[in-house]
Amino acid sequence: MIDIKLIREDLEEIKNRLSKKGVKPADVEKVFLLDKKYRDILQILEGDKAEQNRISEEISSQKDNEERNKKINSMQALKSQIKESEQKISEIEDDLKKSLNALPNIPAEDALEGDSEDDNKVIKTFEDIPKFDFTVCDHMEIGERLDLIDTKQAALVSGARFFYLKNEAVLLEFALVQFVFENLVKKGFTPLVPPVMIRPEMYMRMGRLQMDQKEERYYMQNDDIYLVGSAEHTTGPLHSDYVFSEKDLPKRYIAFSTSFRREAGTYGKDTKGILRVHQFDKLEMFSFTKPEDSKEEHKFLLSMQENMMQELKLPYQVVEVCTNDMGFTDAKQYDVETWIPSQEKYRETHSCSNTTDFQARGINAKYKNKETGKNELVHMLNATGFAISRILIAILENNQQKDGSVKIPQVLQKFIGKDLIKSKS
RNA sequence: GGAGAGGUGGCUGAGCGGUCGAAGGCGAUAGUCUUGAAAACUAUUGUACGUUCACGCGUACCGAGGGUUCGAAUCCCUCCCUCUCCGCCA
Repeated sequence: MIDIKLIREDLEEIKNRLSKKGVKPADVEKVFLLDKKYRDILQILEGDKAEQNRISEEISSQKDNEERNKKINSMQALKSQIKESEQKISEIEDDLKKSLNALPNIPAEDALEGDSEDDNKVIKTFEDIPKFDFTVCDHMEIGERLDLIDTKQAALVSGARFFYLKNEAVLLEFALVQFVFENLVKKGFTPLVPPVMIRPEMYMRMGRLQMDQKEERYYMQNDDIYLVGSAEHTTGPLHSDYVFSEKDLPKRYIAFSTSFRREAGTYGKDTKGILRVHQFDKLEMFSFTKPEDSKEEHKFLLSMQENMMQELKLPYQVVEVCTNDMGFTDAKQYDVETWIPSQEKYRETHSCSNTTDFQARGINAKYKNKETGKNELVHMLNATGFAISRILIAILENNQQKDGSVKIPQVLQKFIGKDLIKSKS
């Protein structure tokens, strides 16, 4: 949730900045007007309540019965007046909350401006695109040939966009998990396995149920609970209604969980293989920082992503995501895209987001500022470690050999005990 | 799933219709004392919102949301959570 005070203080500025994220000025204006109305009524209501409290106190000390009853009777009018104001204010408050909640995070001053994906900017490229002196196979051809991935049976069992991982693919998954934990725990990240289900209220507070995001979530009606789309969603609330000590910041987590996505509205898109699936495992970095440190932290998380990609020797590029293509909660976002030989394209495999105080305000995550003595909102950042299914695609395709085998990245070999995935027959 | 007991400030724990934002204790912070420390003593010690140039003032918060009442931490209803026993289960 964005800070209502910003809208109150400089409506035009916020209108302008949010428009870069595709927000209509009228939607911001609406919040402004509702807030004004809300405060007007609040003042009347609180005045009446103060009066009520005063008279109530008088009643309690009034010994004379007649006087007492007279006072009690005189309260009736005030009482109904208060009730009326309360009704009015709760309606406005609901409306205000809803309208404010629907606004995405304000893009950072230095965020790249743009209207769509096409305006995203490649800011770095690493490692040459591999050259093959044979016809490359896509990950499904490789996966089926080496008995690593089965989507056909998964479709019968669970439906489209599900998969079985088998044999070395499974070992690769756990090698990747080991690899990430080994690297990041050394750097001070706290390992975490969070819940994969989340209550609607907390999901809303994380800014992950707003607008069209809701369509992307699996919801279990019987239990009024959602399946998470990322470990991020339940890692943030680990510190909801929490006050950090300044010395504990930055607090960094490396979380592992399964992610669930409905992929609504993507029919016909990436239908082959395991690029776009309903269920996949993912490692996710998450940081809580002091406000003044979040920019640096954002770069740090990106550098962690790059480090690990470089260790796997996968060709990638870093993209700065433009304002209108950013996530709802993001003030600034980078994506890491990995080269997919069969598509002759870089495809998004990671994202790295600074949500500033947007999510922190929602879940009420603060820290004690020693200088001011006040509790102030922290900044929260999230970044993909590896989205396993997608990085598996990249490994299988980029490391494929002429003889049909696949080379296991060197840093993962020790976890699997071999360097090559060969045909079983 | 069945039966019962509970949720109060950083923690512990009283309060069970008005004088309660809430006793007492612990902890924390500052000061006195001390060569220093401990002990002792003294003081301070929640959050949010509104309002004010500011000192301040007001409102709300005792798991959450409703209700009764002139007045609710206290009474009633719904929900959430924790604990104990039984059942089930990895």
